[in-house]
Amino acid sequence: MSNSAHETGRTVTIRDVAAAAGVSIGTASKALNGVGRMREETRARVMAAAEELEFRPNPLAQGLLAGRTYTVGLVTCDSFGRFSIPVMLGAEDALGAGQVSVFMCDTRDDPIREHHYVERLLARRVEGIIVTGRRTEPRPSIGRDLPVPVVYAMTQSQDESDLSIIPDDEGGGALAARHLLATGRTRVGHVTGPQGFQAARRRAAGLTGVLSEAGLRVAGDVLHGDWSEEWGRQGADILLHAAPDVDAIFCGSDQIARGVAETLRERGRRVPEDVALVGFDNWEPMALGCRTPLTTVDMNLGEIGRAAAAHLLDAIAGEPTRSGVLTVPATLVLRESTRRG
Amino acid sequence: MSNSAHETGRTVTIRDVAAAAGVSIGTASKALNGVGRMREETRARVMAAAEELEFRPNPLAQGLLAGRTYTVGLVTCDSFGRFSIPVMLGAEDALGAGQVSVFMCDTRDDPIREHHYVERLLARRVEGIIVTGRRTEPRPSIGRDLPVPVVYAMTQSQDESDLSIIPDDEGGGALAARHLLATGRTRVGHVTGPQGFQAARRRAAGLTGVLSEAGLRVAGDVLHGDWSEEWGRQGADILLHAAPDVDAIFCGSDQIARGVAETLRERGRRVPEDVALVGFDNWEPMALGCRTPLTTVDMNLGEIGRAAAAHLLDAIAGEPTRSGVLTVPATLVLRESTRRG
DNA sequence: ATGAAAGCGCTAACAA
DNA sequence: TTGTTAGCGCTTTCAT
Repeated sequence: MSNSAHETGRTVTIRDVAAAAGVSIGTASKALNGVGRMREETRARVMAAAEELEFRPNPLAQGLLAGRTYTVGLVTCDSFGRFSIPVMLGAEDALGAGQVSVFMCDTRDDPIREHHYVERLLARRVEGIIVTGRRTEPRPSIGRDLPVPVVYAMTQSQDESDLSIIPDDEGGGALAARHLLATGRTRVGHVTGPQGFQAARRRAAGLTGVLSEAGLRVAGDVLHGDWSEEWGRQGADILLHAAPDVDAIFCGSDQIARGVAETLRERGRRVPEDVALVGFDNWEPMALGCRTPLTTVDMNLGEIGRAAAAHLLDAIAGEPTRSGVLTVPATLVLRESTRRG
Repeated sequence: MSNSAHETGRTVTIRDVAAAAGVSIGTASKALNGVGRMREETRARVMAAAEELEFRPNPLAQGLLAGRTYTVGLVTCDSFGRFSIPVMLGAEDALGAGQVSVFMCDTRDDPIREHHYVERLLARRVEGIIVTGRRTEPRPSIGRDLPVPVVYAMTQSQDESDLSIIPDDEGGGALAARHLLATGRTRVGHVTGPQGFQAARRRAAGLTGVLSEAGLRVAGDVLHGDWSEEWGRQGADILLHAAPDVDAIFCGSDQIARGVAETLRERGRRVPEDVALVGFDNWEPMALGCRTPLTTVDMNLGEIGRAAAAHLLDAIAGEPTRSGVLTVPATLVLRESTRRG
């Protein structure tokens, strides 16, 4: 049925290839790696034998010799995955393009597990570690003076000497604000997540900054609550009470925006004609499913992951390691909910 | 600042430990692995030296010798992650509990990439591969006669000799149906995804099976459409037209259910008093955000992942490999939308 | 109880 | 141009 040594159970070594090609092991190695000089015919013969036998060089042996493993660890603290998955994909994208493979570890937010995993990764001689999370709040570093570089993505290390890459929440808020002003809105409300979240505070700051430059204030003040639809529904009612003439609402998340949209609808306010709506996250199932498809801020999570991976690769390659916090710009995704009224 | 050899850049080998403890390499190895006999004092001295130097045995060297790597590959075709992430977590859970680490690969649904990754994994001498996906439709096998066992999770191989583990969609549909009947509903409608999806067909089959046992038929027939909220809204209107007296609606997904809920609300039907609603997926942000929190079918994706990992570990351990399709039972998560009226 | 030596699969010097 | 050899870090006989 099939060829190859699989059936025998034995894995094919370079020794087998050399034997099949009638050359020495060293010659086979050179042929396969395209180094040194040799007759073209010999090289071809070795290659053919390798092909025939489905030879795959053992990376353990190669790594042992080279002192490298071409692997990195990816430690995630966001089992839920909504934020860290895109980050992981971006990272895997950037890493996988090279020959670097990624070990995945989920800590379930348990520091013990986390420590355990980091140890395991180091034991496996990963050449670097990416730590991802679901909030940007500073978290304890996974360790000082680790033998390999570490980059934090979509989370931030408390240790200033670590490198962290996070979304530009403030810029995202500003983006939303400018867009609303540009479409002629001037009475902009803001319903967002808990004040305890840096992300919520920064998005609000981005909004208020732009508004005050235009001589405006947030209509009905910034309303903090849960990151939930339910809060969006409540918050919208509070806002409509406090500022009945509101003509735009910027929400701290798409989920909140959906709740807001529902209340607006029930209170007879049309989106976007009467009230424009902007969400945050560009979480497509939410943003597209919203009765009026949501204009929303995209944090470019994939880009965060790619950037983290790129910095890690640089560090592994020996470039001077950056430290501190880097932000990745957000972008605005335009949909119906802010069409010019 | 810190101790350890990190600063020197050199990694600590067993040779260093042996030297520090004043014993030979062989003795150090035995001491560290707790094999052979030796004076307790000697063993202690070696352990202390290892501790002091932060010695971590090089798994490449160990693996090279043992012919094992204690790694498996996880190939996912669901970048989006909604389905395969829980599966991955379950798998990683079961694997990580041992000493097995997981290489993550995302194919972005590209067969070329997939092949490329499988090759890379095999080159790295993974001891097994798990393939996950976002639909249960049979897909091409990643290869016959691979040198390592393969398990498909949340996707199914076209090759009958492969082992695939998928959710019990039909059982899930039946579960929903029985629950609705048990709460006194008899005119049950069904709004679901495209007929082209096995999952949609099976869920419908589960429903109709139970209904016909009770001498009932699906109210207004099975309505197929997109897996979207928008379709849920439309479908509900169609259903209300075809069967105005409908008193329960089973939906093929939570997203569809949300759309249905919205239309019901607009048409003045209360959930659950007038119409009971059951979703599918237990996708919490959707199910909980729904105006009436959704009773829904949970496919136990984590369990699928765990089962896949467990079977893979068995196969790696040399147990006779099973083949064919295994299903993991679904469970019903009760919420407000089906409270007894 | 401990040490010496071989060898896992591979690469890179060095010999021939 | 090709072959031989040493050695990456570790475990495991087999001597001592």
